[in-house]
Amino acid sequence: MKRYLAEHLSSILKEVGAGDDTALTFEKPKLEAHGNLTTNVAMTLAKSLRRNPRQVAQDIVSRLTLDPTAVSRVEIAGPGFINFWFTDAFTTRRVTEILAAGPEFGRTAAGHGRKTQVEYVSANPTGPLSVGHGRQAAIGDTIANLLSWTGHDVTREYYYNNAGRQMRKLAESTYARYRQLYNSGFPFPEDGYQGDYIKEIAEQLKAERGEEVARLPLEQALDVCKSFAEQRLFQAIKNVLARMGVVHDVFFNEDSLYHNGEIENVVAEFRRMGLAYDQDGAVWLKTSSMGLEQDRVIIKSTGEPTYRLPDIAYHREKFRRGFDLVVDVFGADHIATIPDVLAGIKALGYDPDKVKVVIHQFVTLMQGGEQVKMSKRLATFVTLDELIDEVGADAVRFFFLMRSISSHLEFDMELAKEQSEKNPVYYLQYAHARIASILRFAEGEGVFAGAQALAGADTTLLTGAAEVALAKLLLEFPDEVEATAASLEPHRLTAYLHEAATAFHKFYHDHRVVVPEKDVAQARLALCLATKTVLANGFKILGITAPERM
RNA sequence: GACCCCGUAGCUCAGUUGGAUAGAGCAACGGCCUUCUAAGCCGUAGGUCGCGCGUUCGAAUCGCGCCGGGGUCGCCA
Repeated sequence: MKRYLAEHLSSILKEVGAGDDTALTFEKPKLEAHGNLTTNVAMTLAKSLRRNPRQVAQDIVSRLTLDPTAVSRVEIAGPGFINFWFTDAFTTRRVTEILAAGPEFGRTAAGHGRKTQVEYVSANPTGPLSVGHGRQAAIGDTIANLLSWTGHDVTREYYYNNAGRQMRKLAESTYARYRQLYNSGFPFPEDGYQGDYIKEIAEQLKAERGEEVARLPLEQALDVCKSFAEQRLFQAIKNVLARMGVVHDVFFNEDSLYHNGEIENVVAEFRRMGLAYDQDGAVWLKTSSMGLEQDRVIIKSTGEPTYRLPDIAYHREKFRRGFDLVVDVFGADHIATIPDVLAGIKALGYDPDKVKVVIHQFVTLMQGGEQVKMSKRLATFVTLDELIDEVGADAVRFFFLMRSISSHLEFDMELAKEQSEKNPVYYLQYAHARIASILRFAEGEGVFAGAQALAGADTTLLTGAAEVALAKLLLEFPDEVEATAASLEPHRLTAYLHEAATAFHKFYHDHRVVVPEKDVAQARLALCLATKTVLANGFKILGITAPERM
């Protein structure tokens, strides 16, 4: 619809004296009384032309000739809006397009096959995933889905570090718990990982290797513990992600950047450009000359790099692998690292604008109207696994996606658990199940035999207000997917699908589907199937299931 | 102290990148099931968009200054 109007308007705009850079945009007015689509182009033009906006609008409209079977009315309103009304038939006759596209409806080519990477979760294998990781997993995976649906060539990536101090601590903790199984007096490291999961891993180690590991020299034993714990923890991480439908294409090991010399390489490059220098036994990056407040250490006086250096090397690696667009999904606690990394890759000659950093705020778990305090020490720590056990994977994913990324998310566990109309997940899924039920009924009555049989349905027979409104909304789905993908804000899609479900429930309430008039029944079945298609495709992007019955 | 996010109905949150009379869900109140799923629909009530200046045809949205909540500021990641 937008395309149709844009084609007709663009030539007229030039006649009226608009420059080539004039932005022609259409919006869906909030009020129905303002038409189906509106443009403020006359108002934006008025400024540059130094003319009265209503006169400009009048000028445009008088030159406009539109197909009367598509556009029923054009009006100039308010300060200079041009409002358009479409005929109902223009909308309803397109319903069969949705059926024809089926599971592909909503896919677009907006991304032009751009090679795109989405990095998310990226937790080191030192413990089970938290609720916060869960939000990140849902957001990252859904963004990846959105980009894929809009024609990007997407790689889903998980970056991790299995070396360094944290992993050393993991090894020591595991070793201590293992030794304690034979000697309860064996000392546990001061700053070790307290969680019970370490004890479980130690027991598994004992079950597989017996006392053998205790007899090894310490360093060797720690190595065994480390790789054993890492392997177990990674398995657990992958399992819980799989429960949420999250599967990564690539697990990128930070260590590989050391082995292939990339880390040294980046340092050498910085030195060559005069952007790195030695001071107090450490190597500093001249971030102050890159527009940042102060210089930062990239190699400690101990010889170990700080996190910045591998992060920069990793991002350069992303560019080298040919990604045109890189989306990094991080929690709010990582916000401080971003400017350094972006400045670093810019200094290395890459375009930091190709990196989109999505920072999500924290999750607060609410139970019985009270905040669940999260503390690793006090063992009140709720893992992602436990949350899924408690409320189910669909609710977890949907709740994590329901709010804008920059908002703190209050997760009401009672609500998520509730199997009722109060729960937004069920509201959406119920619409889908309800349609499935209608189709089953129609099949039993012998009036429905699959999508193919509806291809010839005369959907212009859908003339009721609720029917037209639903059809209109369904046809907006591809635009909605595109807009959501462009904004990297998945919650927009949850809101749209809620609207679609509401429009369907209203239609269902107003009209009986399986009616004696065969052609009307076919048209309504087509509308039902189109709704089911949009909901199912939307659920697929969000990563929740589309139940046939509830 | 500096920087980032948030502040909108009793509660949880939207608000299409500056548009027309600020919306949804829940909670409250009142209606609608012998008919394809009532896990649904319809209606009523509920607002100083934190506060104050400014920018312009026009501000919840942009700028500046306050107030409040959360987060980050290491040779930790």
